[in-house]
Amino acid sequence: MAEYNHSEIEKRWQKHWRETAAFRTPPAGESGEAERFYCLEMLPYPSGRIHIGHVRNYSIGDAVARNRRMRGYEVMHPIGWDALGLPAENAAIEQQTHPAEWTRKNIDAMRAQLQRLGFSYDWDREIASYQPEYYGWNQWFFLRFLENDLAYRKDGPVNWCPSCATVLANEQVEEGRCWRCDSEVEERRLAQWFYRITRYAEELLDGLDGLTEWPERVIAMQRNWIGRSRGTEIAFAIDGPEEAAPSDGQLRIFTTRVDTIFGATFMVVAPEHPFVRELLDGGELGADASMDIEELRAEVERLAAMPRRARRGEDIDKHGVFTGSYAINPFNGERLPIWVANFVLMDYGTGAIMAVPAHDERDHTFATKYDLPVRPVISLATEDPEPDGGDLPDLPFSEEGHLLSNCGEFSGLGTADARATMTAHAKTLGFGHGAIDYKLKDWGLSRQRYWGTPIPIIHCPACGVVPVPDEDLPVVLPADAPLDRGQGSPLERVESFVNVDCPRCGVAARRETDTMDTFVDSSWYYLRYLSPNDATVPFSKIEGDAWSPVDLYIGGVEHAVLHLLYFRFFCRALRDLGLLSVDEPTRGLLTQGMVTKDGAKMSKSKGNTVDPDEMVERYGADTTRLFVLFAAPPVRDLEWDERGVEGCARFLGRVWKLIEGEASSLPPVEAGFGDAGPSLPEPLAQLHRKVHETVRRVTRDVEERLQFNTAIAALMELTNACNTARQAVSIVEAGEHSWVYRLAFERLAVMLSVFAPHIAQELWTTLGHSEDLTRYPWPEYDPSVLQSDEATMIVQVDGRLRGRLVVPTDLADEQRLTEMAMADPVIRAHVEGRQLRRSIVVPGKILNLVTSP
RNA sequence: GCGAAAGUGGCGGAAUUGGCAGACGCGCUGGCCUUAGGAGCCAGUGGGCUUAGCCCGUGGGGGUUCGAGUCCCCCCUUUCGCACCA
Repeated sequence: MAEYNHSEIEKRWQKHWRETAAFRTPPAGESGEAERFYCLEMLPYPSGRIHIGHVRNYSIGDAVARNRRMRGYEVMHPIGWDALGLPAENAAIEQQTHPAEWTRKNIDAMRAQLQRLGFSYDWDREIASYQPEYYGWNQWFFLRFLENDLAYRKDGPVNWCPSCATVLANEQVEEGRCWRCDSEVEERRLAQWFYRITRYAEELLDGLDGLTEWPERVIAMQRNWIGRSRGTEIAFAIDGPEEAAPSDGQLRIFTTRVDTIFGATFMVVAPEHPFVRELLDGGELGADASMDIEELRAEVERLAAMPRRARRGEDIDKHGVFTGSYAINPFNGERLPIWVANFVLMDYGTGAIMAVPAHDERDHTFATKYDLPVRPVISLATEDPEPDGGDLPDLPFSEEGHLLSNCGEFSGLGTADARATMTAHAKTLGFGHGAIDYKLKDWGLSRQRYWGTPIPIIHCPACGVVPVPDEDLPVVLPADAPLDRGQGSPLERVESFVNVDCPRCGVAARRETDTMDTFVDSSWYYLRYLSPNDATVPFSKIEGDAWSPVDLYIGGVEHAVLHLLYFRFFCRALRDLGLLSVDEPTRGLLTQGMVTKDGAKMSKSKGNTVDPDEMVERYGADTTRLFVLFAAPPVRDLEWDERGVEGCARFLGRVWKLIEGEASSLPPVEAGFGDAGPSLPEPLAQLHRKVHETVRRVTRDVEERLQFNTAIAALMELTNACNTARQAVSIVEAGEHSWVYRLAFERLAVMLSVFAPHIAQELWTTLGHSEDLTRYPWPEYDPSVLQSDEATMIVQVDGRLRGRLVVPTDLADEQRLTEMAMADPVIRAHVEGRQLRRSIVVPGKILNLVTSP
């Protein structure tokens, strides 16, 4: 018997698959009416080496892809590289190389690693986003978005580091200082490009309901992120000094609780609110102001400077200052002081609120601190609401209830009713209307980085912002940009790139030097796999429609919001551009858990990483893949324990020994399988049943439940069952019945091939087959085999297990069964002295004798 | 605070969705084989007891049911995401 030499076997079959183009997927146009299955794994960032998390991700995807091929689907299973981004730029600076060079090297190394693992990718469709042939289409989409008002340029506040002369992302500002050079970060207004994802806010939210094959968790996170709240917008007239009144003399607020408006006792605006600037520019404060205008200016600046950063649990202190102006509550004509405070945010709602301290916790805290009046207008709901009746709840009270008698014509209404009625009232009288607000903001694209997609725009002194004409795409990233840290966007200093003639009027103009967020690349890559070499379109519509939506998308849960939201947005935008005919990019989503070691996420800094190469070297790709799937169900975190690998290695060793060692005793392939008649000796009949049961379990686990750990456990059981049967009736002894062994071995090899494809294929050959398992039909099981005519029923007395009964499977006669059970002395002893009241019969399974004393 | 999960042997994890709790694997114990074993094979392995059997046992407490890891109510713990969102 040959030794199990994994590295020789794996190399040989990988070569075979490559040479026979086993995993090539023909274009949809060529494959006609075939059933299609698109199995997609999140494309890796080429950071240098594959890590265990990748192995897990791709082993899951490969098991699914291989299973679907065997099921007769035309399977799309591609891979590529998310190759633009900051790490490459930083590494290039450190190592005095070029990001393209660094990236290419990493891709080559990682591709080799993936190939050693034997994943069934169609390598002819490989893409890399750093190639102009790829990112040029990012630019093409940008221009289409621009034409459709889905892309726009807007001035906005950004974090600016004066020493580095660059914009910093919010995450790069620590305690108001630059993470790199520690200088104080300034706020600047800078023109940035945005994608108008908010146009799809409603659709993206409603679409979540249709994503029935997505994890609840991801749905919840997206819902949360989009953050829809329905409420009312109300305009309060400003009552202040003439000069200070803003343009329209109105202060507009958004509230979800217009029913509490009679309890409003003051107003609060964000420090950045236009009203504040106009007030300060107006030069005069109201008569009641507690300070002069310069003092107020200083206070407002202080409030605005309070950083809005991540907080843990406790609220930050609320600070505010009275402006000296008032606003009129349109519902009761009351004059309310207008404050400026740090807890009101300019980028949500209208940047101004009515404060109802009796019914809002934040307003209550603020009112208490500054000694502002608190007036309850809502009390607990009762069946027969009586304004003023009953005890008032503790304040602040923000639950539902009914309105007290101090709410004019609305007194006595339930809060939900009141909101509808009062919103309608506001609309009729023209000072308000129903409104929906989202937390979702438009997608800021601009990055002051080199290693990204150049934004295809030219700034002309005469024409303004001019899009690069389609025929000039792609705008190629210049290879010779000066890369060094902290000097701003490198592209600004590449004269040959920046200086360009305006495509519209021909005068000297300047190129946009910002590049795109790399999330753009990953928002549509799954479509590029379908037409990877097409120079005329980003993807063919025929292919796009044939393969969309992706049937199963597999990746880490860390992308639950940003990537997966952009991904969904792009799909809808492409649909509206007429490029695609679906609403959602994927049907199924599997978010795999993290791989941890010593209880912590694997990371280079913690030094707890595991290099898959070592494991492949030592145990082989098959064992490595089998183990990452066996150790835990895909959605759970996986705690890495090297010792478990031994178990999987032993299992494959046992399978090898079983099939390789016994193949010569089996009947030939041509002899086929016999019929399992009554003459089949019991140990073989048992094995025969086990084979069918295993097919049933593995099929369900792989195709429906995506639970590969239990599928592999079932294959282990089948292997054990083969050995058990062998002890009773060896293959030679089985004689004419030895086809049962052939059946068991073949089914084992065929099903194993989706997890451990190399050894399975090798054993398949040993079993006398010449065909490739890649498209060999997935086995079916025969339910009738699982029906044994004898069953072991368990017998309970009052729900407790007391004995067993071997009976014909379909025997359901209560009387008869009870009599049989009572023949058992143990059971009789438990029923003795008690009255048998009734029996519960689950045919073939359970007899429960219920007694009373 | 809001939202989503999860809690089962020494460990990773099973349990056909209300029907034998602990499949499968790791680890551990004993045995066989071997010059040797960090190889292989066999057996055992939730806790306890007065051991043909019995009692206890799925985070805790109640409940529904002939029967609950599974369903309902309350509570505890852990993980993740969001968080001054008006």
